[in-house]
Amino acid sequence: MPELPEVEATRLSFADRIAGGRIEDAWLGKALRWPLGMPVGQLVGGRVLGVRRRGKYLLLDLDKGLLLLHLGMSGSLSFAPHLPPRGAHDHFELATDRGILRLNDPRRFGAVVWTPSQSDARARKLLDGLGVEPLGADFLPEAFHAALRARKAAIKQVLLSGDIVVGVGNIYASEALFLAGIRPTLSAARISRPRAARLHAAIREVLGRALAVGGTTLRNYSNAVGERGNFQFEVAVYGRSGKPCRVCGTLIKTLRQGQRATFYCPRCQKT
DNA sequence: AAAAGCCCCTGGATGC
DNA sequence: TGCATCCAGGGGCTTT
Repeated sequence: MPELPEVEATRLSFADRIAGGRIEDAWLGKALRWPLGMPVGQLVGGRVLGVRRRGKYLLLDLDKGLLLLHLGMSGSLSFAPHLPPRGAHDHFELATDRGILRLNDPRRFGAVVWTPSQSDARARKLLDGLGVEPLGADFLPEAFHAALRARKAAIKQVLLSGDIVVGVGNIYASEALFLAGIRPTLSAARISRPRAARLHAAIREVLGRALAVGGTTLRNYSNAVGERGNFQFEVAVYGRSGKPCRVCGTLIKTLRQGQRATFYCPRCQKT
């Protein structure tokens, strides 16, 4: 479900409010992707210093340790002074004196992991291999082009892999490639310097725009205070199979790459 | 080293 | 209405 814009929109919606909060209660329900790594009760008494993001991970800095949160395909957070009674798909809760943080995740591909610090082996295993932040200052066209040249796989899958640039999931990979006019099946290594620069700009544009409108809400996504995104009204190709391209009118096509659907315009994305 | 598949899990949409 | 099948915003792990 959530890609970078949704995760960042979620972070922005509660980071300032929870910061400084003292943990009064902590609860873990059904198992998520991995075990927490400590008895959940030991979180009580600690403090939440702040919330950062790395790729699609949320990093809750505690006075003692670090809590890594991942929303997987279907996860979302809620944060409020009071929340309705827990439902079947609520799996984690952190009650602080600033409010209650709750993770809802029907498919349970998400995760909550505690580590003593970001340099701990468990944290490093999850974070170290990640590519650069697409909206950060070190995402640069030249280095991006150089990294693409080393990869022969299809550009769509290279984007999705997250090891060159993070945060681009299935929606925004298709959208960025459309904006850049690049066929999703093209080998990354065969993308010219100017086209790589165009793709670089497209990734920033589409993620930046999606974040600005609160992300994409296909089904249930909303940020931690219940606000839905609006980027679904602006998608050019994702989920628009068989509909006319907004630029040229050609019918949008779907194909399957590595178990995931890819959408593109055969005319705007010729090669 | 990179690439390709597999799989975790639940719910909604579609088809018979 | 009931049941089977397919599909879904991710990504770590194993195998080629």
